[in-house]
Formats: sequence, structure tokens, C-alpha cells
Amino acid sequence: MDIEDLRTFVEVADAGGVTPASRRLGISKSMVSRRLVRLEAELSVQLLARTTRGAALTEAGATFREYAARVVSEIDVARETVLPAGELRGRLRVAAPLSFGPTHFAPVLADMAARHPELHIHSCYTDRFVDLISEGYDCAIRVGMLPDSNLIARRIGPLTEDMWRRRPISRNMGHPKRPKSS
Amino acid sequence: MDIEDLRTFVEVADAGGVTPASRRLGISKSMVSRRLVRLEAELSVQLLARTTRGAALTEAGATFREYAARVVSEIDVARETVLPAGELRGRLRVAAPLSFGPTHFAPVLADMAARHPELHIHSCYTDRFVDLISEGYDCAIRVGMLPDSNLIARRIGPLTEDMWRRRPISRNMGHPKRPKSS
DNA sequence: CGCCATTACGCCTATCGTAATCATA
DNA sequence: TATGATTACGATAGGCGTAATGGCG
Repeated sequence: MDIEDLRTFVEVADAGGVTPASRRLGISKSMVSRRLVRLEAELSVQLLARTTRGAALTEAGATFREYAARVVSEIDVARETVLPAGELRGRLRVAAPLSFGPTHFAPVLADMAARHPELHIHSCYTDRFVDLISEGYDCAIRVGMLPDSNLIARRIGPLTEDMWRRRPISRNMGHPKRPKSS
Repeated sequence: MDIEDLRTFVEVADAGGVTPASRRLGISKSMVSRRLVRLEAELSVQLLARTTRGAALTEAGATFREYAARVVSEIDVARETVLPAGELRGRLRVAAPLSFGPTHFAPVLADMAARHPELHIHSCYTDRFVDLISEGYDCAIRVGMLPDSNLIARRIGPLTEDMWRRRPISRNMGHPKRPKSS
């Protein structure tokens, strides 16, 4: 049994469906679906009642979710405890605008990845205004004004006069809670 | 990360070497060795100090063993809890026709509940054609012909001549897809 | 030398994303 | 029709045991 299967199951249970979970986990829907099938096969128990519109926990699934969530967090703690600190490590998921990321941001990421071998950077370039929470990003690069939100923003580039004249930039952008996963 | 890797690691730590652990686990020595290598690679930490004569826990290994052992036993408990394994346990939600359930079906359920103390039976008698999925039922008793569906049906009562003459009863009723749950 | 851990080798299965399929609101 | 779950498919990677290799009593 794979820990990632457990993590996937918990994520699907929390997200309420395969598709949102796949976004938050950063893997394809097919893999999420197959991990669930595999997990249920290993247990010979149906954990999720899947409709075409989402997934709901079964009786057994609700029970198993408790254990799975505990095990997953135990493992995360164990990793963190055992690994000596100091070096940047883990997976960082970052989103950037398609019109800006590949040219300006990618080189910085490449350099960062080169300097921290244990750091795995997942970058996604899109002009869609991604929802950091539901899609599981750790942070995003934005250009321009930001709507008010309960996210944490930090300015990393200069303010142009044009930007400034309209109204001060919001300080809110980024991930709430859980800034860095193991 | 594979749970079996954790189990293997704990076994090696307890047995004091790869060879005895491989016998207790019933797999080849090479697999035990490779599982350890993989686990250490995933954690970027050496867990076991291997000499040619056996293996001893490192500092990090001793710490991780605690977590690993706990996780493995958690999973074992979870399996056991989720799998009915002989005794029926949990909550079963049943729907039955109002014109049939209270008289014919209720006594059976009462007997069943008496024989399985851990089994909580929620029964609902109605003549409405309930939607098993959206209303969260595990199964339903139906009388007569069934429309085609992707549910799983099992005949539990005799076919009357009257039924038979029209057309064979559908086999579909119960849970969607995934035919057999636990 | 003998015992134990590791690794090279070959077969086979599993994994993964993409894209097609299917079902439902 | 739009959204979401499953599955067919091909390429790649990984699991597995057997047997060969290497180190320490």
C-alpha cells in the first residue's frame, strides 16, 4: 500500500471529487481515479460512492479516512523530524502568468532549483486567475492590482506609476496557513 | 512511499539484519535490501548502519523506527477495522416498500440486528422510488420489475408466474459500478 | 573459506499522462 | 451541453527473483 494512495484518498474525500483533488495534488485525474481503485481493491472495500458529479464517503470510507489522515500526517512529521534542516527541501508549487512567467520568472526558478537539489519546483504558467487554495498552489506570481482577499501578498517587483496612481497594491496574496509543506 | 517499505525497515531493525528479515517477510534478500535503499533515498537519510555482519540503527533510524512502527500498526488496525472479517459491523441503511417492508422485511432485519450487535440498521419504509445514491442508502428492497440502471440487483424472493410471463427480472439494483463492496 | 549484504541481469508488470468514452445535472 | 469520472493506450520506469560480486570474521 502506497502512502500517496492514502494521501490521494484523503484529498478526494476532503475535496469532494476526483477532479478538484487532482488539481490540488498536481497529478492527472486518471491517476487519482486509479489510486482510489487500487486502494479499494487492496482493502476489498468501497471507500467512496462515486456519482458522475463527485464522490461521497461510504461508512467504511469515513472510518478509514480517519486512519489514513493520521497516517499521512504521521509520515509527514516523521520526514520532517528525521531530515536535518538548513537546506531547502520538498515540493514547491508556484503559478505565474503566461505572459510573464516563462520569460522573467523561469530563469530565477531554474537557478533556485540548481542551488537546492532537494527542492522540487512545480511551476504552472497560465493567464487564468488560479485559485491557490483549491488548486493546491503554495504561491503565485501576479502582475497588477489584486482584489482584496485573505491571502498574503508580498511585492517583489517595482510599482509603476500607472499602478500606483490607481490605488495602493493589496498586501494579500499567497497561501494561508500551511506555507511550506515538509 | 510504500507501507511495505516501512514494514520491511522495522522488520530489519528488529531482526538485526537483512537475511533474517527476508525470511520473516517471505521475500528475497535483494528486495529487502532494495527497499531499504529506496526508503533511505526518499528520506535522504541513512537509517541503518550496515556492516557485512548485520545492520544496526543509526540515530535517525531509531527515531524513524518509532514512526514507522506506529504507522504500520495503524494501517493494520485500519485494515482490520474496515474489513468486516466475519462479524458484521457498521451502519446499514436500507429502504423498502411501505406495502411490503413492515410486514415481511422488518422481522428479518430485527433478527439480523439481534445476531450482529455491532450492526446498526437504519430502515426506511416508503413507496416512493428512492434514489439510492443521492439519499445515501446502501441498498433497497424492490418488488416487481426494475428499470434498467447501473445498480446491482439480486433476487431474494420467488418469481411469480405473472412476473415471469412479462419478462425476466432485471439484475440491476443496489450500488453503482464497483459491483461488490466489502 | 563462509556468511552476509549488495548489485547486475532479464522478465514482466505497473505507472503515468493523454485522449477517448460515458454518464449526469 | 458542460462537467466530472472512468478507461483504453503506448511509452517508460520499476518490481521481482536468481545469480554473480564484494567485504569482513
